[in-house]
Amino acid sequence: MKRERRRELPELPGAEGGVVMRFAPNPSGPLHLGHARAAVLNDAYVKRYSGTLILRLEDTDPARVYPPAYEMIQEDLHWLGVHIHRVVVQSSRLEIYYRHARELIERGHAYVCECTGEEFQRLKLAEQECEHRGKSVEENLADFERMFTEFKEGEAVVRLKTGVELSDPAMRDFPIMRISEAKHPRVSARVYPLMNFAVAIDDHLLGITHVLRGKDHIVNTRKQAFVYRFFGWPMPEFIHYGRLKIEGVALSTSRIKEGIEAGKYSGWDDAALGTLRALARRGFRSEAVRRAMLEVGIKQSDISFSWKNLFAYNRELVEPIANRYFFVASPVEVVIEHMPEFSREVRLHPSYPERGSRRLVVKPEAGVGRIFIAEGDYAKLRQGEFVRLMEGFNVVIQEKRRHWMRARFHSLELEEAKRRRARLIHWVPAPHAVPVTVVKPEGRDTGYGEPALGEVEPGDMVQFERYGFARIDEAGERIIAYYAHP
RNA sequence: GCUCCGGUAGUGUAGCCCGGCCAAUCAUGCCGGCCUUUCGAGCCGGCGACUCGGGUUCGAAUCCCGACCGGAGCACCA
Repeated sequence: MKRERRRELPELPGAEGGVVMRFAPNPSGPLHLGHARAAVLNDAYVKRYSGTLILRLEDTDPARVYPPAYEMIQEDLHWLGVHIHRVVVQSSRLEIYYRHARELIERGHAYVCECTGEEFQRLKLAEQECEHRGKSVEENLADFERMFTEFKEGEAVVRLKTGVELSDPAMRDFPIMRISEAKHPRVSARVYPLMNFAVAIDDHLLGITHVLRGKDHIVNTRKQAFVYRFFGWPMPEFIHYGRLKIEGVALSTSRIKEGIEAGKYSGWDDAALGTLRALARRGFRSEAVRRAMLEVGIKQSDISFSWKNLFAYNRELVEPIANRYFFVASPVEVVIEHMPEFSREVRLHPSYPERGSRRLVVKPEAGVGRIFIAEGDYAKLRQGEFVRLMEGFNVVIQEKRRHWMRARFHSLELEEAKRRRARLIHWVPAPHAVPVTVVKPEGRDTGYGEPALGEVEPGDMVQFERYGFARIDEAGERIIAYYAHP
């Protein structure tokens, strides 16, 4: 038995008084591996300290909202085992942001700026104030109201008076409110807070004690600090973890969406994607994903995500439940001469005889049996070679031709094959072979599976011997399996 | 370019704040053995790292400086 040795994450500073944390994705699509880190880590800390986890949907950019995502994100979190105590949607809180923006204007900390982006950038880089900065509070208040009625998108923003001489140009009078005329799926509005404003206000109002997020937000944290300062609010504890480089799968939500529309991907759970639903479809267990994320931790240095580690964690979970079957990819026919009748019961799982067995049968016609082997094995075999057909019998290759082989039955005993150090390969009896397609991130393998595959059901996890673990996606006359890992 | 971070085995991680018990932890990977009708699993054994150079100190993975390497941000996105 394997016990779960879970390394503890480092303590959160100042967690004694309880923790309130949040997971704050943009509802632009379902969750992927990158989100899983933030979700799992926040969840793990909240559970450790018996705190509260808030899901905050940050939909203040109407152009980037994908309406189904509101639901999908919650489904994904449920799958991940992340427990959400409260859900907050920013588009329902616009009045709160407006009120705080007015307050900042009244206190002289913000102003309505009509510069174009380029104009302001030029002035900013020259450490010069723009003409709108010196307006009176009354003028600013009036101009703010004009943002709701008169100004068009891009014509005015509210800027925070942080100072134009700040050493980091990014900090200089950054904007906190803007106009967007894109249609929002949930509300009808045209003035929206920018992320750094909405986040700071919400984090404070929701009583967030610890913010755990990627280091791409470090600059945002500094910007948000200005908002806290102007309101006189205490800052939560901020922790930034490093970038997680994930290779081999598509992660960018916007690019995935384009790919789906262009027919490049079958959907959000296409095997080539790094979305959680794609991993689930391939048979990954959420516990394996959680463990991988916990293992990765909260260090600030950048790391490469290791698929091998995830595979190993998942294999540990899935190996005991996955029944064994033979599947030959790109089948090559082998005719076996002098073949006797053959029939054998083979365990579905070598460690669990009680789970039952499947039957491998070769019924020769006129002394000739027919089977399939995988093209990869065919390529390696040489004429005259003695080879063991796993769970079956031994044959000697007589003749190797283009995509076809002739062999002769030799013997039944495994000992004979061991003594000769023969190659052991898997195979499928040709009659009643079941067509199987295995969908992999890189493409798909087609071939045949053994007749017993007729009994599997969608959702079953199987191990195709010498091939890898896969999840049955469609069962029946023909099988479609999604490949997980070796 | 500017601002700011970070660098422990193939990968991830512990240790670094509070120098010695660190010839450096754990997982994964790889190699070998046992077991096993393959793969996998299990058990046993092994491989493998403190980026480099100075400094402080009796003593540095741990503190300081520099170099090198890597990364983030510099949006009217989040």
